[in-house]
Amino acid sequence: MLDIKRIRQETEDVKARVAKRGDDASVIDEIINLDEKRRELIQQTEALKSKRNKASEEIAQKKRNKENADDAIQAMRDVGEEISAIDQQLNETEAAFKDKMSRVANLIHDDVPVGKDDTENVEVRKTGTPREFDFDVKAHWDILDDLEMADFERAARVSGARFVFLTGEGARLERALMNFMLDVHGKNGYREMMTPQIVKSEAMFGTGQLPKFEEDLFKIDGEAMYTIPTSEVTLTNFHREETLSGDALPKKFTAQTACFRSEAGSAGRDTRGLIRLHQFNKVEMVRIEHPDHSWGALEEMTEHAENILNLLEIPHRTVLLCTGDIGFGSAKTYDVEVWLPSYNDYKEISSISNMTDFQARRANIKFKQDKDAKPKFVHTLNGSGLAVGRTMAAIIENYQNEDGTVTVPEVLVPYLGGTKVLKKL
RNA sequence: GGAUAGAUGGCCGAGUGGCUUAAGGCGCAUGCUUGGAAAGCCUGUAAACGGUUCGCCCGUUUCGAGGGUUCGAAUCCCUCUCUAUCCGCCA
Repeated sequence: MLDIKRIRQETEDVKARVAKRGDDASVIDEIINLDEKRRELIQQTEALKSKRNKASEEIAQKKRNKENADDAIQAMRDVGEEISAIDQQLNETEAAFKDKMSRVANLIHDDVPVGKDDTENVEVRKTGTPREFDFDVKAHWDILDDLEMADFERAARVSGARFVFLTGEGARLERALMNFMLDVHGKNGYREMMTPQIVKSEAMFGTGQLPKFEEDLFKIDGEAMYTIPTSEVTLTNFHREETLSGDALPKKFTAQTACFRSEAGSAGRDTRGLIRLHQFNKVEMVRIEHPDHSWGALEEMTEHAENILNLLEIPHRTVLLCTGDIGFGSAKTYDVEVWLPSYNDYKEISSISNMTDFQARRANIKFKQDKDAKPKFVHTLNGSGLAVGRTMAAIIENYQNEDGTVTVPEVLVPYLGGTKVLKKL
């Protein structure tokens, strides 16, 4: 949610930033109009209410003195009706205003490059060199199948397309990765959390999935509840409706949860393997920051995400998303992309965003710098650290051997009980 | 799922239609007192929205949420949510 005061005062700048994303800026004019109407109605109804309050006091006074107040009561009857008529108009105007407001994306930061889609993202760093294979590389889904580490066919029978059973060494590797990632983030000061994976619609509104992106979510039938598409939702909403003390900031959280995505509109893309599923595990990082420190925090979090791939020794690069590819609630986003030999390309494995005060306004998360300070909205940031399934795919493809086995990255060996090579058991 | 009791300011807690601009207490802050402190006393103590000659000013709203009755609702009525306890079920 944007700040209406900023829309009023810097209308042209706001419109320019909306247009830069490729969104229709005329919605800002509609918002301004609704805001003016709304304020006019507020003034009308408040003037009448003020009058009513004064009259009520006089009526009370007369009653106490046992005087007749019938005339005053009669006079107020019409005022009451007038108030409810204006209030009804006001409610309608305010509902329209809020609906429009809640569908405007966050204002992009000046650093964000202008571009139409992901082909115009800007590479900022590249780490490691893709390995030269002297044999034919296999895609991770073939290796998973050969080593009996995953079963897509049976998953399709049980749950449908885009689900997977991880089996044997596959399940163990997934668990090892989650533990490894949580341990690394824990050492970096992120508090480990286990969160709900089903939430109320208010929480989804708070982080910006609702009302605009309902089709991307799975909804619980008959309930106003949804499965989370990322633990960003639960971790960010953890402090919803709260005013934190300034010295409690920053709050740093990490959690592993399942993530559920309907993947509406992605038919035909990444149809094989672990890349695009309806359900996958992800380790997430979320930070609640003082507004003065959020940009530095974004850089730090991006390094924390990259750090996992550095430790796993997998080639990767970091790109700055352009205006055409950046998410709804974000002001600036880095994607970390991992090298996948089967794609012969880098593939997104983490997305790290500074949402500025956009989610804080929706979820009403504030802080007070000190006791007497006025409450202000915090900044929220989130980033994957990392998508576990995609990390497994990257390990399997980058560490595959000619004999069909997979070497375990050194840092993971302790997490796999000493197993150094994954093979068919 | 069933039954009962609740939901009031940072916290505790009073309040069954106008004398509550929410009593009282705790906590917190300023000051007085003191060599300093404790105790005591004084004063103050929310948020959102709107207006604004922008002043520490004015107005409106907020007693779980939403409707309703009324000239007027923390208070009466309806619906819902949540919490606690007990029963049932269950990992």
